[in-house]
Amino acid sequence: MNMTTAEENYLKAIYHLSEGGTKSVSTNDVAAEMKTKPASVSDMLRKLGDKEVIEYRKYYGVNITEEGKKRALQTIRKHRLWEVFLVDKLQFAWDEVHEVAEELEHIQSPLLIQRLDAYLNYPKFDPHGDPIPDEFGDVRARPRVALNEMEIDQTGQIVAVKDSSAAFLRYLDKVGAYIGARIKVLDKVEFDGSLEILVDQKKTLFMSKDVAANILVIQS
Amino acid sequence: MNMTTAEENYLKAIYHLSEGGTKSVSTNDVAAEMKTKPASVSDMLRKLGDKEVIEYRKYYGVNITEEGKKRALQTIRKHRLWEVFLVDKLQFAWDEVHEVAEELEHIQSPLLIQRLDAYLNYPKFDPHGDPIPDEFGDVRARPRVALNEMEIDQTGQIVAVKDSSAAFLRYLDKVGAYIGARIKVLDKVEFDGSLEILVDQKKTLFMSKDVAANILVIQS
DNA sequence: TATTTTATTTAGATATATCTAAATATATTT
DNA sequence: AAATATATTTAGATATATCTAAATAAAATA
Ligand SMILES: [Mn+2]
Ligand SMILES: [Mn+2]
Ligand SMILES: [Mn+2]
Ligand SMILES: [Mn+2]
Repeated sequence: MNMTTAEENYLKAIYHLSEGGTKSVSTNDVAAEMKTKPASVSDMLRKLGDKEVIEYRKYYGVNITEEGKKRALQTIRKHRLWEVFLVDKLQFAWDEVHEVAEELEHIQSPLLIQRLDAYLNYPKFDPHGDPIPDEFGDVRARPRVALNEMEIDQTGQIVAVKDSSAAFLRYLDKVGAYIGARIKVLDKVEFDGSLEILVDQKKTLFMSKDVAANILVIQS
Repeated sequence: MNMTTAEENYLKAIYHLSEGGTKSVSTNDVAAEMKTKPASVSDMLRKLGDKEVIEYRKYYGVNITEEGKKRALQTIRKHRLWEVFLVDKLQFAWDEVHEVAEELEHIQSPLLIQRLDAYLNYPKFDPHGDPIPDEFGDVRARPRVALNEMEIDQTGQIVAVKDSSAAFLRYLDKVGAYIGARIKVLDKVEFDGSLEILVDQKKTLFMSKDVAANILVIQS
């Protein structure tokens, strides 16, 4: 059973909104995520329900099925492998890859993805620090904490961002934060929750609580 | 002015059928090439005519415009660069790349193609020996050589005949040589200059020096 | 609980890309 | 030149993916 590009995009959105299939998702949430109207979403949900990749009860939102989860993870796998390709091989900046990967993820060729994976040396994480599911859809996630929740003197490594908009990524580049950076919390201002961070044992930078909340860290 | 994937595929087909824009093309020829019905083609020709990438006169076929040629060549450039990528980097066989390239050629990202070109070291020919247009649509055609002048083990593609008499063309038809055929010189007899040729990786045929002298090949 | 607000669905429209069958224009043959 | 054959277009249908506006169901509030 083949899916169109639109169906794959919707299913991926539902997977993300449901936080990996653990929550049910409303029509309006999908419409916001997909930047379409709720009426269009209702139509698409009926179609995805017919294909049994989601369970759809009118007026009560949707839950993704096991089959749907498997398919969403395949699309996510392709998206993230292409992102690695663009950054590692074609010297794209990490904030330039998302749009293109959004198209490349729909290319239909299992052989292509298998070969690409090998060519990239079986990467486990994409340029934004997000894990790449294996061909069976298995993901090895690292426990991550938002930077704003860390305490003074705690250390760790930036592994992902919650907001991967180009604007946010460019801001991080500018201040010198990046995936893989070793950080230490030097100070936290109680008044507004802003932080002072040491990056790579040499550079100090200040950031608001809002920014820190969008940076994910594995602690060390 | 953006074009859909379907429009790009039709335009590319028209470009090829018109032999680079030199001939006009009939509705039925396009339908055969695209494996669609003439009625569908009529619809699409009207649309492409409105976009001024072809000149369309009802009942008299189409001619591609300069703008159309430029766009077709960009799609062809992308197709062939992706084919090089698949063969050179991902170890695809030459006969496995076409379908995937047919999808990849529609990815919209000038940066991607510019970087891919550099990454592949600015290749001038694709895995089938076809020339890759540069970013301005310029194609450096390879010099043609008469088949009798080729050496053993050299390969190429039949692109033209010197003698286009009906008798000669009938003879070529009969033995299975034709414009576009991929050939390889298997053997050359010193005594009379006759050749043993492999056609399309499968069929062997013998021809006299006189016949070979009338067949033009671009080498690959 | 009745009313109001919000969320969601349905109805009907537009746009793309395809098809089959019928109509018609052009080309070929007698 | 008329008849026939072929090529092409048009008309009307189906499928996908979107929209706006109206209808309606569910949730929140009074
Ligand atoms: Mn996508
Ligand atoms: Mn990513
Ligand atoms: Mn194509
Ligand atoms: Mn090729």
